[in-house]
Amino acid sequence: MITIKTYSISELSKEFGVTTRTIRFYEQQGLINPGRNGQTRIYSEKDRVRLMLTLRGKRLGFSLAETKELFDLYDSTLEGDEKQLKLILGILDEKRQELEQQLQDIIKVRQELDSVTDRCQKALEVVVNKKQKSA
Amino acid sequence: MITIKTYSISELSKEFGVTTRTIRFYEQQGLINPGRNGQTRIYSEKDRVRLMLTLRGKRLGFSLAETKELFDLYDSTLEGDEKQLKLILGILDEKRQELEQQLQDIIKVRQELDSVTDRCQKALEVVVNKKQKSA
DNA sequence: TTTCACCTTTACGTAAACGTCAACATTGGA
DNA sequence: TCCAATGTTGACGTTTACGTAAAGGTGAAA
Repeated sequence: MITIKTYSISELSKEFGVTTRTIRFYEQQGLINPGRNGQTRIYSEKDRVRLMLTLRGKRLGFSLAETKELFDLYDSTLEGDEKQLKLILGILDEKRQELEQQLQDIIKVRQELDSVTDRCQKALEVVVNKKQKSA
Repeated sequence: MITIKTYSISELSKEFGVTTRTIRFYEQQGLINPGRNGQTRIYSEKDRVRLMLTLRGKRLGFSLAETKELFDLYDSTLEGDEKQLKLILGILDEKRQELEQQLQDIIKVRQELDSVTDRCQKALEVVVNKKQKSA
């Protein structure tokens, strides 16, 4: 007999630092699909992973609809016909380009942050020097 | 006599692919600060850069309020006292950590995309092989 | 002079992603 | 047995980032 690990909504809520409302909302949007025990939701490992991926997507500015699209694509890879599969490959490529753009953006913003930090540290030195002089 | 390059709202709109409504909205939120000729807005190079930075921030999921905070920090670096400067340095550090997280996220999502692409390509091969056989 | 093209302000509308009650079920302890 | 914790389904509220008219000013070209 095998037992499969499951989770309650509050467990997931605590693990990922989101409210239960959020988790139910994601279900409503078709991002996760928990089973039921009576009317109580039971989350599988797959649900947990999808929640994790959804939140990761969020940190990258993906909308829930976009993330759902990716999930749907993933689920359909095993059953699609040629045309469908080529379409999916195209969409995946677009997403990759988007990520590439974001990577470039991150690099630039990081440079800007460094530059401001530098400027800030120099201003700080000036202030501190003045203080020492006056002491 | 020196002339400084300026821009109209529609010029910027075209250059960055956003509506004039968006640009005016950013002004209302304090992100840019164009001069006026009569009641017509005149955008300086500084405005143009800030628009660019704002849009870059957007692509990384920064809210307009966050981006404005960074602009305000930048502007205050030259006049702050010691306490203020140290506070700014702290905030800059937080932002850097956020970016670091995003970078990790991008790497993971990219891996996932690659994995799905792989799976998709293999499914495609199977379909194509079948087609050849039946021909 | 009228017709464009382009600019303005004011203001209501909207989609996304939840927050925040309300009202009720159920279940394991004191 | 009763209560506290945890769960449920509505349903309305809120913030962000604009979209979308409506109503009008302004300067150049025809």
